[in-house]
Amino acid sequence: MKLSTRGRYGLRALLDLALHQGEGLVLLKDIARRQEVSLPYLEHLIAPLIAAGLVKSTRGARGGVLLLKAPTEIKLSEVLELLEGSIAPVDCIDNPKLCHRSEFCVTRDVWVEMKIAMSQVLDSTTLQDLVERQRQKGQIETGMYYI
Amino acid sequence: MKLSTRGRYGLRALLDLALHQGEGLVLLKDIARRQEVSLPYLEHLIAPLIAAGLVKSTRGARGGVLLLKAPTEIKLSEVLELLEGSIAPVDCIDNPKLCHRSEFCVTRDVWVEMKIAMSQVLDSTTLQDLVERQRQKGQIETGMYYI
DNA sequence: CGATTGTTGACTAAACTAATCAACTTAGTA
DNA sequence: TACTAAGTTGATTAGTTTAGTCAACAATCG
Repeated sequence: MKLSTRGRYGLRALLDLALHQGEGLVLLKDIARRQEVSLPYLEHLIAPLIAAGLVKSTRGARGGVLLLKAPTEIKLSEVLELLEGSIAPVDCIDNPKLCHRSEFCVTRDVWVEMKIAMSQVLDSTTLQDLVERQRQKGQIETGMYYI
Repeated sequence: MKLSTRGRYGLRALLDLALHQGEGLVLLKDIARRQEVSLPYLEHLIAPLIAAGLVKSTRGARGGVLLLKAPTEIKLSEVLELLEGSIAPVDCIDNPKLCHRSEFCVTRDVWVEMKIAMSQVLDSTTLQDLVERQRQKGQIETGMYYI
């Protein structure tokens, strides 16, 4: 039941981007540096967010990325779905036909409850919430380094 | 964020065992057949449950396994912890020192909330609850086959 | 034109999953 | 006592997934 680096790094990258809203285009290179992720890898992480219209990218010199959708309108459930796929702990939740036991399987019911519990957290938290929490905690915004 | 077969098959095996409580020793071979898991694999799945004292095993002819702990006393959180390890979606929750960002990382706070949400489900459900739900749904108990 | 920046797809090493297999131990029974 | 039935343990393995890297490409700005 572990999140992969896609979900972890991807959400951090998006938060980083949100924290730099209003500063014009943000370089992936800078996000990569601040979030300590390699640039080539970050490019892959950000791709589904661009495809989904959360992020807008501009190529070429003076290019970069910026948030297209308001942070208040971005639910973490949406972000995680894009980055990791369904958060259902087992596939038979989204697709009961995968297992002929689905109909009478009570362990499946438990996994459904778990998915609902996770969704409640992720549906009720927006990127804006994370921005505010981060600003409260201070730190990080400047992109300064901690060793 | 997927559960592995260890958690899925293992919990199903334990539930199967609970459903056959009071019938004396249960053969792993029978559990394997009913749950459609290979016997050699099931042996590995059940091992941590034996080591933890939830299940008692008896070797040799007329051997088998039985529940040592009452189903009312077995929380799913305990079972899952044994089968899958911590349900924390990221390692830095159980061990903040793994990442130097832990202290001021607000995405980590989200993962903490997710872990709490999952734990609430798993802490509040016992094996006995599953036994009762399964008996209500009928089916399966006889070990009969469905094709 | 050329430097910069994002895009895409191919590729890869390492780790993990989901097993299988074989040798072993233990317990009952003929 | 020998045999068989059962669970135990450790080695091994094929396949998949993860977590990237690399290279070729496309677009934009000056």
